[in-house]
Amino acid sequence: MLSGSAPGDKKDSSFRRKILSSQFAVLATPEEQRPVDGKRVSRDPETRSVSLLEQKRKVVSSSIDVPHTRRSEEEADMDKVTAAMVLTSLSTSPLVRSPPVKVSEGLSNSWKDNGPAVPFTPSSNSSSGGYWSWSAPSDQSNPSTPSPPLSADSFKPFRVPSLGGVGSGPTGPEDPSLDDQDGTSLLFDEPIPRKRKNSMKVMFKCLWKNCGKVLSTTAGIQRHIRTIHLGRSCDSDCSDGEEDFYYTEIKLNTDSVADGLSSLSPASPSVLSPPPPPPSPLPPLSQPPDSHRPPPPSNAKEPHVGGTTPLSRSAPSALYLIHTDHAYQATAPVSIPSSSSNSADSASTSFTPTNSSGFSISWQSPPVTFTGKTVSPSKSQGFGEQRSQTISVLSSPPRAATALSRKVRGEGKKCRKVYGMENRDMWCTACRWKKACQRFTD
DNA sequence: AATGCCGGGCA
DNA sequence: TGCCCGGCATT
Repeated sequence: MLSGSAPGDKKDSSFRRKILSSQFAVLATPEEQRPVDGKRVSRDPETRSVSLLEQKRKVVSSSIDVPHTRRSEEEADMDKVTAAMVLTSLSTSPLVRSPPVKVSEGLSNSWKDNGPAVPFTPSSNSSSGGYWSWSAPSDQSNPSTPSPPLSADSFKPFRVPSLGGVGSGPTGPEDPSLDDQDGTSLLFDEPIPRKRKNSMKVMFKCLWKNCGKVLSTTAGIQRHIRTIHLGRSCDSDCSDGEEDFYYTEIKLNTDSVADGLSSLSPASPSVLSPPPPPPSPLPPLSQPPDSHRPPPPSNAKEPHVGGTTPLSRSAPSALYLIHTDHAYQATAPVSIPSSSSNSADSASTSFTPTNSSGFSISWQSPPVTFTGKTVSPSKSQGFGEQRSQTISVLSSPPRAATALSRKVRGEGKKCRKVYGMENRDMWCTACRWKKACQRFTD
């Protein structure tokens, strides 16, 4: 009684009751369907980016065979070329992975093409020697580049930044392998969690087989290599610079990680680019950057080719971090892409939709989102389970859970649209009550 | 702004 | 329990 029906009523309650009751009773099924989930999601833009962290990690290839001979200029050129390619590709790759979600549209395609199905997992095994071909990146346009076939392989070494995500968990398994080779691997695991401060320590690690000596100065490491491994006694002059090939710079920690997360997010797009430069593992040496790469290559498939190595690693680490965040983001992720650029990243995108249907997965796939997932897979399943992964992720963040709930609005027209406000009486009861439409369920 | 619906209030 | 509606998420 009280509520007055005054001015405010937009709708008339007047007619509604009568008609319906009689004729429509039929269609209206008095029950409410939606038992569960019912909550609305609120999204947060909080997390953003995680994607890029990669740069932070600079580790390098761990084990390298040492080529005793120095490369001729030709090789050098080759290396340069490769290096360039790698860099380019990498730069792109980031996009993929981090923004994956959002980007999914465009990129996703690419991904899929390459190895979409590739199940991430399996594919990786190949070890072809290709360094990389990832090409994924749409833009890259490298006609000449050979990437296609090899690509699969290449990923593996790199860790499948993007693919991994997609697929599943292949990555997981791989990680270990990489790590195994070197002790360096340790860095990855730990760093993420631990590293947070800015320590920025740079060390030089001897890559000579079975050596692994780490020194804090280039001079020291060079001397070590020269004397211990190359058997040269003369100090500096004698060297032809070959020592450079046998050691690598290692950065311990970096605040970059922290920064990366926060700052990166926005930049996601550019993400990659930035990382490489600053952190630059190679440059420090003073020697031609190229030199680094060469050594590894010589080995043939050694994963870690100099230049790539660092990146590859970074990628992984990034992933970890990312997925960590993902959890949070799970909620909002998806939305990001569409409108808000910065927050967008949240990979979680996939999640939201996923929700109720249980199978929306299909669309999730694109989400590279899974990058994050990549991680999880490694642990438990190999596949099929994005869902589970998702869950796990969600678990971390409380909010994520909620997100799932609200059902996605069906695209089909509902009573309101079909009959219009004028014919409100023709609506199903649920619609009249502003509940989920029972007549036109999706 | 229009829709679709959840979460609640009221009778 | 049936009706409604405030409000919020989405489109």
